[in-house]
Amino acid sequence: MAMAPLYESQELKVYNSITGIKETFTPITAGNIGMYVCGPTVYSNVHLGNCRTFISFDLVFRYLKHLEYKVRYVRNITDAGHLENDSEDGEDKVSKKARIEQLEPMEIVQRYTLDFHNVLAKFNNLPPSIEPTATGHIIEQIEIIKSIIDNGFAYEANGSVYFDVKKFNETNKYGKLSGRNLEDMIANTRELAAQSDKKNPQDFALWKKAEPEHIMRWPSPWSDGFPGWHLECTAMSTKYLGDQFDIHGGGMDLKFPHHECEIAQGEASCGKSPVNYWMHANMLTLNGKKMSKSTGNIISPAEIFEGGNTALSKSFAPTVARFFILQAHYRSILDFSNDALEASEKGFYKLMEAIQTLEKIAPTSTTTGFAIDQWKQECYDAMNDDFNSPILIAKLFDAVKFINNLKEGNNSISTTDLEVLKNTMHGFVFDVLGLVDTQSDSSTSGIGEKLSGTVELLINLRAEARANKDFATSDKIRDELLAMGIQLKDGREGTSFSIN
RNA sequence: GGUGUCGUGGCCGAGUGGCUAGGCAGUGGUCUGCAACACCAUCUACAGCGGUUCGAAUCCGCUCGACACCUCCA
Repeated sequence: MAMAPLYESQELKVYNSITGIKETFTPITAGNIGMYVCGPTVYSNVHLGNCRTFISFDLVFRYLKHLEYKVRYVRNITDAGHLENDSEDGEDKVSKKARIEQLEPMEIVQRYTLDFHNVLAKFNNLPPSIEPTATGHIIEQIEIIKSIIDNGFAYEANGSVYFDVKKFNETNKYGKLSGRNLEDMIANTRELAAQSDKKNPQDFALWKKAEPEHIMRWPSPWSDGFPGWHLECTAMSTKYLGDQFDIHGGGMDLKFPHHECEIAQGEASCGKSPVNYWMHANMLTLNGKKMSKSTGNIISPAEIFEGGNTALSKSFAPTVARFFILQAHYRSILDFSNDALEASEKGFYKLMEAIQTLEKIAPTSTTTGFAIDQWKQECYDAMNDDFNSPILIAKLFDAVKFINNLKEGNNSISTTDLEVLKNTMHGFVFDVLGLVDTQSDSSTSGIGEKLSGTVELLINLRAEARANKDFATSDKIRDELLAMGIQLKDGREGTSFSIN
């Protein structure tokens, strides 16, 4: 007899960017969810701002799975090399980087794809179900262009194909996601680029004819060239998730024009709006400004993990950076600073210590001085309210307080409640938030055991010294261990330690 | 210029028409040989000015400020 899936008992609300309100989430197919998130363009190392978006959607992915949905999570790799700007003679970013680094474009792609995977793995992001590449789906993109032309929403000019936004807007609404209307956009258009094959400046490329020096090129009915910037996501999302799917995510900066164009392409090719719920993760700022590759206002993950940036006083574990990010809501701008990260680090270790403490607690009573079931539901309520991880974390700290009180003997818990508390804490901290307890990891490894034994020995020596009132020796042991980052903790049941 | 978002206590950051968010830091206590840890208690708040309301930080208007998109960017 199978239990009912968890999602049946929880009502999930999701803020839908296209309607601007939180909506009750209902998947197209009960129990199944299709989610597409725009991945990176792999022409340079990811920075922390990029990571925030992917951590945000990793949280979504993890919570949906936790609710026992079957989720197909598709996240692309953009390896086709979009142009640097909207002018007609812009250089493709991947090719440019290849020229600078004197490598094949696909070597660039490979190098930075690996970097992307390595970094996200350090942040404990789950891999997506499918990670397709733009260059692996040229045929699909060409097919979509054909259907858009057949439906009268695109035109060919000099071997390139453009989406006819004005024509599209006569029957559909261009700008519904970003809250723009075409008339305003036309009225506010800056002066036209010198020469263009476009009928209107708002038109965007579906296919671009390659200049002779352009390395990345494919044959098509119109020219040897390469696909337009917005088309790959339409091709890959609909291929793996269908013409209509549940969730489409990405960074806020992709809302316009990228996602707007995806909607237009979807509607123009198959007559349906492709996405039910649009989700946009907000930006990570540094010094009050958006982290951005092009401006160089960046902190890299490596600088977090290993130090080396002047803005950082020390290095931080990846999971601490993840915790810092999850302490803000995904739709809020989050400002990065060393002070904020240090504050998060302390809170993080407090949380982890409480979880370790929880393992050692024995049920003390038949009653519990804490409303466990209510607390557990409040944790779910937080996540059900548009994935509100900061509130969830606040709730987890309520439990931390209770756990520490149990340790102090100031409160009691029953056997069944202890199980609920442990399972709920573990479920939310490790499965949903995806945090990693770095301390328990090291203590279970071989070197960890040896270190533990060594510290235990020192603890015993210190206990002897204290018994003999040889406080010079006992304090020396305590202070020098602390200087090495090992903190001794004198409790009512002897001394324990933690590694900072 | 157009569009939109935001402005919360020393810092970060939730939330919201009347009920303590939380973390970090601070203060007073308990514990300790002294500390640290932990626990208990506790102080700083909703940019400014008007309006609606029995009541607004929360709704409306204006002012100031910041940011984002309108070119590639998560």
